[in-house]
Amino acid sequence: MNVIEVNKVLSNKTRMDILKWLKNPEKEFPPHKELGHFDFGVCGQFIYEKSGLSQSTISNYLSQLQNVGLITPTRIGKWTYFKRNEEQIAAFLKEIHKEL
Amino acid sequence: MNVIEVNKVLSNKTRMDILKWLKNPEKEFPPHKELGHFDFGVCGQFIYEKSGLSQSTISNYLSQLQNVGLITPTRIGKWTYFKRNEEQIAAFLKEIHKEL
DNA sequence: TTTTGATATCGACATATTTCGATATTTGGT
DNA sequence: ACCAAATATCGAAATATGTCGATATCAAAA
Repeated sequence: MNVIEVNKVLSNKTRMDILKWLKNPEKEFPPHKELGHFDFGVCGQFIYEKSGLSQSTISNYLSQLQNVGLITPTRIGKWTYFKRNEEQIAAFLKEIHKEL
Repeated sequence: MNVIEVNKVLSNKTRMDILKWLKNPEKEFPPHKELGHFDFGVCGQFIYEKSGLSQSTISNYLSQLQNVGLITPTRIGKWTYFKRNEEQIAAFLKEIHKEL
């Protein structure tokens, strides 16, 4: 858990937005036709469509969020679902609280 | 209080270090000959000397920390002292907690 | 009032980040 | 085996950040 690295990732509005959106998938996204639930989070396609940025940019952002452990991907068939990693997010908050 | 702007400032090791150093001035810095206390924080010169970076860089960093409200400067004679703004720091932590 | 020490500002260059379009890869369906 | 949809990777251009040395400003002191 490197607070500075996480902060770097969180210092971008879109990446921050993605994390926020993933808090309330049913509110922020249409339902998953295939799965019927958001148990694994939200598929990249929906995040990309909501963002207004290019697919490659969003894919990149999702990788960055993943690299610092803030989200967890699950590939099912054609789709990759991204879910908040609440443990890591809590760990980051605790750590920045301590360091700051 | 813009969480993203603050995060940007905190995504740099030196700026983060400065904030940490200012938590314990008596531990991290030599005493202020003139003042005899750290009630207004630590003078820029000491921060610069401890950092290993150039004076202009540190002056710039201190401005950035100041611009987002994390530290408060007090000019006394030749010296400018920089002190953590605990209220703002607490407000930031609260806000990032809420947003994240 | 000239000098000196502390801090701020400026201009420049190197590196990093943002963001894209194009292309590759993966996987399900035909 | 082929095609289409979802995702990942690559290369590039524009912008931002990190960092410096030089210079300016400001305040004390000689």
